[in-house]
Amino acid sequence: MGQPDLKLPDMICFALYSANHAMQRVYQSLLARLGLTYPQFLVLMQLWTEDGQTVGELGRALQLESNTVTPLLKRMEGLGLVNRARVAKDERQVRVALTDKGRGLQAESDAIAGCIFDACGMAADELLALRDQITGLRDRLRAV
Amino acid sequence: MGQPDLKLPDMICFALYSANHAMQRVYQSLLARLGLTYPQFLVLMQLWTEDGQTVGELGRALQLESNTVTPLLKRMEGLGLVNRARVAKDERQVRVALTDKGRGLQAESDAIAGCIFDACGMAADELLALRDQITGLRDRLRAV
DNA sequence: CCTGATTAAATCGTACACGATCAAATCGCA
DNA sequence: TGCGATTTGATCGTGTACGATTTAATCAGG
Repeated sequence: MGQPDLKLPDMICFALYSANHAMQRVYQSLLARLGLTYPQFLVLMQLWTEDGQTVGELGRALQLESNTVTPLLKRMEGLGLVNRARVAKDERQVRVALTDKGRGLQAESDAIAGCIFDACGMAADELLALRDQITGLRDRLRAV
Repeated sequence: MGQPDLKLPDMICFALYSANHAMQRVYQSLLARLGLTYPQFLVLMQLWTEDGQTVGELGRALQLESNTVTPLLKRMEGLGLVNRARVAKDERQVRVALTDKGRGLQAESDAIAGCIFDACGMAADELLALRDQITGLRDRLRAV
């Protein structure tokens, strides 16, 4: 039961909170010249893997609700990165498809991934092990 | 150099992003009945350690800029959790002091820390080791 | 003592993130 | 077949985050 009275810098929650912000800042400096925000880049990552996912599928992949994803996708549509269209078979669903512009940005993504890897400053195998630890923690937290 | 074309679930950035959100959701469910948000709780944590910090000191502790901290503290002042006052020696600075109400909430924080620890579902020493790994990564990212 | 540089907060605009709720489409079962 | 339950996105309000800028106070060199 419980870790008593740790201070802020000692808490796992603050480690995640501040590390996530630090990561976003590094990405943002690289994404700025593409005119992308960090969540927009994550959406593109997911669509590059599989184009034409529905809003719900994207939300499950990003672990976000429709009240976050819908405005995000509308802004991306406004930027000409994606198209949104109701699915004929089931009019409740909306399919999101990459435009040429959205697809074209994938070319830049390898260079960005390389910069991020370098910025992490650790060996690839260590980084993958850390990722698995964090992912495991996340999945246990989600199961609460 | 770099890690070529990983998919979203494989990326360290998404691990941090989604784990941070998962952590915030667990906290939020515990903080809701105290009427606190997660960042507000982090500010209280910091003030419980040392009351009467300036806006700048709080910002450095939370790794946030004044444009985030100032509105956050104003809301907390509106909730009666803290007081804000200019420092006499240097009128540029604003000192933030806990009210009785803000101090009183510390009593609940141990129970919350216990719930979080349980939700993490891992041994204390493993959790501390993971925290150190994440903190180390964060500090390298901040040094970029 | 004065003035330009620096520092500390605050302000403004934009973009997430989420709880709560809603409207429309589809499903399921009597 | 018909109608209540479920599913899917969207909407609304509040609260972070942050880049860019602003204001006021302090500092530093002449």
